[in-house]
Order: sequence, then C-alpha cells, then structure tokens
Amino acid sequence: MFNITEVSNKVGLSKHTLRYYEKIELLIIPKDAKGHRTYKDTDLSALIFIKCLTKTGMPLDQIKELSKLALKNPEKNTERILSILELHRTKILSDLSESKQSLKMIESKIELANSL
Amino acid sequence: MFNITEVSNKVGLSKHTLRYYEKIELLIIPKDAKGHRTYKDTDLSALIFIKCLTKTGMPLDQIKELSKLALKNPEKNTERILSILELHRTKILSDLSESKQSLKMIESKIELANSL
DNA sequence: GCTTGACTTAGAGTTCACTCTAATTAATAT
DNA sequence: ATATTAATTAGAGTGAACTCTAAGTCAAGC
Repeated sequence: MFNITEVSNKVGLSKHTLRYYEKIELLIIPKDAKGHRTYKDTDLSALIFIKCLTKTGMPLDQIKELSKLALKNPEKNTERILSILELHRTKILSDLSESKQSLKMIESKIELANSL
Repeated sequence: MFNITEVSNKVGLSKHTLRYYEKIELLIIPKDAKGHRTYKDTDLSALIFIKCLTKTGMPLDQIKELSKLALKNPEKNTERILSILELHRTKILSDLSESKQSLKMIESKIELANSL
C-alpha cells in the first residue's frame, strides 16, 4: 500500500494529476481512517497503463470508458475493450509512420544546412 | 501564386489556422490590390515544413524563432538553426522510442485479452 | 503547545493551439 | 439590382489536460 507521494514518485504523475484523475472518475482509490488515499499494486499498474494510453494520445474520456468497462463486467466487455485497444493500436501505428516521415523531412533540412 | 483557399487545400491547414499563423508572426504573406493574401511556392514549402514541426511537437514559439532566424540573416544564423533542429530531432527520436514502448505494452494487453 | 509537513477539498486559473463570430468589402452570377 | 460567394479584420470562445490556490485537518518532533 502506498500513499499519494509514493505513487507520484513511482509512476511519474504529479499528485495534482492523481487527484484530478479521481475527480474525473478515471479510477477510484479507497481512503484510510485519516481520509488519505491508499494505493494498491494493481492501482499502480493501472496508472502505468493509463500513462501509456495518454502518452500515445488516447483522450481521458476514452480511458475512462475503458476503465469502467474493465471494472464493471470484465468477461462480458472483453470484446468492447479489445476493439477500443485495437483501434488505438492502429492509430499509434499511423502516428508513428507520420512522425517518421516528418523526421525524414527534418533530417534532410539538417543535412542541407550542414552542407552550407 | 495561390490564394488562401488553395493553400488551405494543398497544405491541409484551415484558413483560420493560416491567418492565425500570420497573426502570431510565424510567417508574412503579402497582399494583392484587394488585400487578399498571395502565397508563393516557397510559402507552401515553408508551411509544409511548419506542419512537420508542429506534428512532431515543436511549440509554435520555437517555430517562430526558427522562421525569424531563417528570414533575418540565414548565413549568420545557420549554427543556431541547426542546433534547434538537431535538438528537435533528438526529441522526436526519444518520443518515437517512448511511443514504441507504449505500443508494446498495449499490444501485450491485447494479447492477454485475446487469450481469454 | 506550537510549528512543520503531509494530507484533504472545491473550485479557479493556465497553456496551447486553434476555432469561431460578426461585421465588412468586393467581385461574380442570375 | 440582387443574391451568392470569397475574402478581410479584431477579438472572443473552445477543449484538453492539467496545475494551482486557499482553506482546512491531523499527527509528529522540538
């Protein structure tokens, strides 16, 4: 069990962001007697996965949908979860190839400038 | 010479965005007798390059700095331009590898879900 | 007993990059 | 002549994802 500071350090999301994610109901973290958040290992893993999704451009709305589906009725919702993840995978692949294209263009500018 | 609609279609930036880029002094486009913008081929190329830079996450502020440097004193500023572009190149490469890492994690989730 | 530091909340503010609105002008088509 | 269409401007509004503020609670250390 971890407190918010430990989770913030381990996962690399600010305490503000961790609270914000709860406010928008992206995840639910139980509180101890003092009202302080207590994170489990599974919460850490979930946050690390959420970080992957946000960094690859999935909107928080959709991450929220995913996490609701996963919590509510895992077996029944596997199909839906899979289709969201696979769609996102396709998007990442196309973003990657677009970025690689841009990189090439930038590198050719660099070479041009270097040849002056 | 192209008008704003043609440029918008060719480059894939909205007319609003093209005017916005001028407002923030990212580029300067001369006007004809009617006060309409007249884009040259070089402006098109510049816009396409700007699009590469924005898509790969360079802030407009920095793109503006680059374009000022390029316009003002090209030979004298080649060093500075090169260093900005090379720094950006490094950032793109690290973003790419980060995205690939995230992709792997997402793909392993997909496989996990598929095996249920 | 009092300060320090970590936690809590609701809600306001920030940043980035657009995106849109309203009012206006001017050429073209019917 | 009038309606449509395309352009112009200044400036306001939007959406996403934080990020910060202010006011408060609570346990521990000096």
